[in-house]
Amino acid sequence: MKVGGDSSVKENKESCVESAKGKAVVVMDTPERSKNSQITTSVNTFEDSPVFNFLNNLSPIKPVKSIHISQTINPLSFASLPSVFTSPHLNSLKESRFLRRHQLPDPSKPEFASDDAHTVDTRKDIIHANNELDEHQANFDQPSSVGQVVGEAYFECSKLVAEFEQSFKYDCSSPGSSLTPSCALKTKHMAEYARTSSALIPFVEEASLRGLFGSEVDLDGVSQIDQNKEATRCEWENLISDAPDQLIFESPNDAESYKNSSISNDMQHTYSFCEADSSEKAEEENETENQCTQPGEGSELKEISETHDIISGSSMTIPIEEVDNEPVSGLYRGMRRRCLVFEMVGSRRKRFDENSVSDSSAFLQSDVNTSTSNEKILPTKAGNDSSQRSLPGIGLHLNALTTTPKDYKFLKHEALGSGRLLIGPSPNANFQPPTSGQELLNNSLAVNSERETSAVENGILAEDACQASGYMINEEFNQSSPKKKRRRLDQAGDGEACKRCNCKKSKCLKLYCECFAAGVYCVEPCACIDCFNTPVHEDTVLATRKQIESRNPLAFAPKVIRSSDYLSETRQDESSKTPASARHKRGCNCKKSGCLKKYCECYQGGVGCSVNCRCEGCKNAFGRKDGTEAEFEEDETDTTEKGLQKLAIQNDLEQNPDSVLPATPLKQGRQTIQHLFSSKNKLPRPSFPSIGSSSGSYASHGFRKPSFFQPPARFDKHLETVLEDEMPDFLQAQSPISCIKTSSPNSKRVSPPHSIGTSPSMRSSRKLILQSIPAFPSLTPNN
DNA sequence: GAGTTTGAAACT
DNA sequence: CAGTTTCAAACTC
Repeated sequence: MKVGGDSSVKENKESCVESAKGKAVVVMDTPERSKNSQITTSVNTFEDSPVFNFLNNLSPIKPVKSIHISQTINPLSFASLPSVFTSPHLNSLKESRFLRRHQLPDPSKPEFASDDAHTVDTRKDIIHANNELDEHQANFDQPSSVGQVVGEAYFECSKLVAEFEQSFKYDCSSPGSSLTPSCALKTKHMAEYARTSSALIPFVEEASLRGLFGSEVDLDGVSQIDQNKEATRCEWENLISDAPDQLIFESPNDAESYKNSSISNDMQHTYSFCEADSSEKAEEENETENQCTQPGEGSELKEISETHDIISGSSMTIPIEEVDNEPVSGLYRGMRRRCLVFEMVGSRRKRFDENSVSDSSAFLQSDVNTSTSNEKILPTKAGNDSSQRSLPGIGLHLNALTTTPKDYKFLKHEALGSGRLLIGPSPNANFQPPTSGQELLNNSLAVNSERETSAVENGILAEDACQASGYMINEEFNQSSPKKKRRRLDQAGDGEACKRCNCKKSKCLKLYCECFAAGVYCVEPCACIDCFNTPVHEDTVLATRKQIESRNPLAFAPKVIRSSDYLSETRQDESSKTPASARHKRGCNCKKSGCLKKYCECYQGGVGCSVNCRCEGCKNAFGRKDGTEAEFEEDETDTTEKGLQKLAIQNDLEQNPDSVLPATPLKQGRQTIQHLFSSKNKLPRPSFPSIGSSSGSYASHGFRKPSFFQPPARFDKHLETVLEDEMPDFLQAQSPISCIKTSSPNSKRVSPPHSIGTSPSMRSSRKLILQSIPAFPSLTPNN
């Protein structure tokens, strides 16, 4: 008994400590606590008592606890708790706390599969532990402060647990309701605790408190509970508030998905605690592995939150788009490596970045122009993409992964010159002058995704994640011959993610250059001559980009626009169908290839030819211009830039005329283009596509479906860019809801993805980004 | 690896 | 807007 009890006690203690820590933050200053602190102080005197020693012996934690308790009790102590727990163990606990919470919330985990069960068990454990404690104390016959402390700790723990449990329940139900029940539970809990403790040890536990405070003890306990409740509530509210936001951003479908995911109450908790870096890392890693299919897990939530942040940022930033004018932003915009973009999203997650995040978001947006905004907007929709979910990690993830690793490599190889590495990774990086690619890299790496770095460091390149990874690897190996590399890469499916060029005359400053066109700096693998598409020549690159954009705002926009269906569905069908949803903005002009070779951009993009195409003898396997694949044409018209623009305009006018405009204030495009949206959307893309859109889309969409990708190597890129309905994106950007509506034709596509909820955070973020990317330029006139 | 084909991009 | 040129990828051998 004792042994078992001890173990249980330890666990409880740990949980208590953790919970206490968690609470500490929230509860800090309650007067009651101050009282407790006093008590605890007195208790501390007992530390030297044999009982205390015994307890200490029982579990290493105890010593800490004693401290902890005092601290816990004392509001101030709470704050200081962390410092107090010098022992690694404590630290671990501390860290684990977040993790645990994450985990707890995580429905996926078997442990918490059933919250109720878990809660019940927990309670039992707690009670049991308390009893055991009491017993121990009783045995010693010495009412020790320690015992009290322990008891309190347990008590708090139990409270916390109860709260947690309740909170979980509540999460499911409603916050408001939760309050009462939680109180009842707590009360109950306390009562039980009091009973056991008081009966056995008058002094110990509450008894001590009572002795000191008399009747107040109960009150205190209650108050504490209340406080706890409040704290919980606060978290809850926060969560809720966040959740709604997320939900809002996302399409209704997403919301549903979110609910589903959240159904496991844990999610919220997870969400709330997502902040913990370590936990995030772990989760992210898991996510990568697990991928999106999983119901929204903590990670997803995190991502969602991030997305949310991004979105919000985007919304904020959207107006900022003008910033594009800034050379820097523009440069980065164009120059960022695709993969990096995603990372940015990930980086945003980290609160560190928060500052940067907002900035970054704005930054990105600015850089990306509308694209960023679009991304943000898109996310709502994008998040929905089921497909993305399915691919969860792949899309953005891949990009990120690929980029990072590459970056590493690149760094090694090239000095700065090949800014590819870093250019774009993180918004922060963007802000920072790309001068030192390494720095950018570092930042990006650090900020971006721990996972990536971790993955890289660990050498873990998830296959899933990566096609890209394989891709990169291939690249590295293949460096000798760029062409071959390209091919391999393309074959891998990630053509764009890791583009390489072989430019000889264009200096990589024209759209001929794939890297430049993708908004990425040339990297080592490139065999280009006289390359100016490097961080070193940022100014030149930026200027060139602007020039090109001035000519054609959509020049850097994704060529292929994808419908949401595509994503979510996965049209498992075959590659042929999948493309249907997506279309090439301008359409191809093939005359000899029959649209059956990569010469054809449509084919390359894995999309069917559309009305916009002027191809001759179209035999596009993804859909012929003539409409062989019915899906296309309808969509096609829409998907085409013109069509998209029209749709967007119509939608905007109908639904959110106002929103649209504000949402996409773009620089050039806007000015030139009457319809700001389209232009904006398009404009931003340039950066996006390169950034992550492409990768993200891949992952989400096509990549998953091997069938698709197989045919067109670039397809990935296009997909990425295409992602979802362009129109909707724009609209969405302005207002999530509107977005959905606007996308109406594709609405179903959009909604399903709720990827955010279901898909891991990364995915969601990715999705969003991707979507945003796709946000087509379509609105803008073809120019 | 070299050469050809192809079609987009750029230019007029 | 159409025609031509330039360019680099895609493709073939």
